[in-house]
Amino acid sequence: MTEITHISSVDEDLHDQKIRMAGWIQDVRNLGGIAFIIMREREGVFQVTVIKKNDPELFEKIANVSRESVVTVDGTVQGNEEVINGFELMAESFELISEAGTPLPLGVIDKVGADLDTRLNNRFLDLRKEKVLALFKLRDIMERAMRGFFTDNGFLEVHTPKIVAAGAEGGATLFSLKYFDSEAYLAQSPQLYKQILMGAGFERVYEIAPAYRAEASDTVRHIAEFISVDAEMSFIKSSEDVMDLCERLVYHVLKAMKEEGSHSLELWPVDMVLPKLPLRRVTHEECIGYLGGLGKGTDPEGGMDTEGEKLVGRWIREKHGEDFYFITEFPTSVVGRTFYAMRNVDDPELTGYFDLGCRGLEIVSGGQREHRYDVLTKQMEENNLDFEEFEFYLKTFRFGMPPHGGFGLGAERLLQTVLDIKNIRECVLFPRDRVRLVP
RNA sequence: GCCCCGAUGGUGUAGCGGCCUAUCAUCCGAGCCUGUCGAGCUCGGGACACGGAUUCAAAUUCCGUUCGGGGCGCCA
Repeated sequence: MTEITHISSVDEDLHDQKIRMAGWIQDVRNLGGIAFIIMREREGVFQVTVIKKNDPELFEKIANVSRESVVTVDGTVQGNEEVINGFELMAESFELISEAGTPLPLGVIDKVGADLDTRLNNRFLDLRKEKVLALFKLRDIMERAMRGFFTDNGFLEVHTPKIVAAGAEGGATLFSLKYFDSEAYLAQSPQLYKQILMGAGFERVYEIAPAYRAEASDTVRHIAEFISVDAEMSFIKSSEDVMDLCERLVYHVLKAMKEEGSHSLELWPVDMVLPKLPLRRVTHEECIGYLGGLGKGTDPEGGMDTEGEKLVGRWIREKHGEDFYFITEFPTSVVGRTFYAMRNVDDPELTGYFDLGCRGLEIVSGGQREHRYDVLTKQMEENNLDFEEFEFYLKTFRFGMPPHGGFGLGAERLLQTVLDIKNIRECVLFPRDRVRLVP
């Protein structure tokens, strides 16, 4: 069988050579005596050219294949600076591998748009679009950069169970499922297991894995299944150590996307500016103070509502010209349900917990955890949590637990803000939300 | 879960109770065209979400259902 040549392998040495290329027929421009067939493969598009007078039969056949059919084409490479990629494949024969039906339920290169819902219903066709593929190439770069960063910083990649018996923050947001003869849940966070691993002495771990939230949150930034990038490390002095790690990770990822993904980024009209480190720290109190001055954006519990988060994002953008920022020192009243958060020794009304925001969207949340058994159990009591249910977790704290902290980062959220995408569902191949379970 | 908005060819849209056997684009089909690169030109094809109500007359008004969009609460 003849090797299939990809676009990137076609160099000057291959000019005037016979090769075989393969792909999807994206467009046929039949001018009568000559036809240009635009074909697409994983690396992009290339042009196949057929001239009628050279081979009328071949011309008729190939020029009439339906769009999006898969074909292989044998021909001679001809250098031509006016053609995309600087060459065209002068077809000598072709094979129709798989014919596409008509009409397509979703146009791949149509000049009209399609609703996101239509696109997701026909995702296999939507994913054929160069721009959509570029997004997932960028996502690949992002995740590889993360792994590289964690490895370089002494973190061990781990995998904690996604089928669990208890959640991290109460039962309201958990998906339940039958588990043999008992009930189980899909993990909404690896939180408790990451902490157990700190007790186990792993010191530094990270996990890139799905997290499941059954919250009925029907918004452009929520999905029921998302990829959570979690890190946890021991022997920290304060939440500041966690923020330091977090911002270096984000910087590293953006840098990698910019350097390795420049080609893909051309299809996304964003000017990606690398943030200056350290990122700006704004205390939660300062945010509330700012919003108080505006007279909006706060909730009765002393926290920020969605509008408030957006206003803070805009405030920082306008005042300092920065996209990324930390909101620090979340008050105990706001993170109250997060029983494992360490509270400020001097002011128990505050914690060291922080959020990393980008233009009003929460990307990360983290901080130093409570590692002292007596304090932890007291905080659990405040949340009316059943010790029995959490015994597997609590046990670790009775037999040697170092001070530790970490964060959880929403992978899709990061990609969403970086590329300035309206709906987070676009960042997932096959998103799951309140109503979507197919495809 | 709550609030607001919407549903017209495969796709995206225009549409004042009668001028609607419904607009435009894209797409599909037939034809012309030897350098296209959003190819061009000619001709043709295809739709009012579903159920009920009001009316002489409903794509258009009203009610219900289903589906979709935006926002909120909550969060990554």
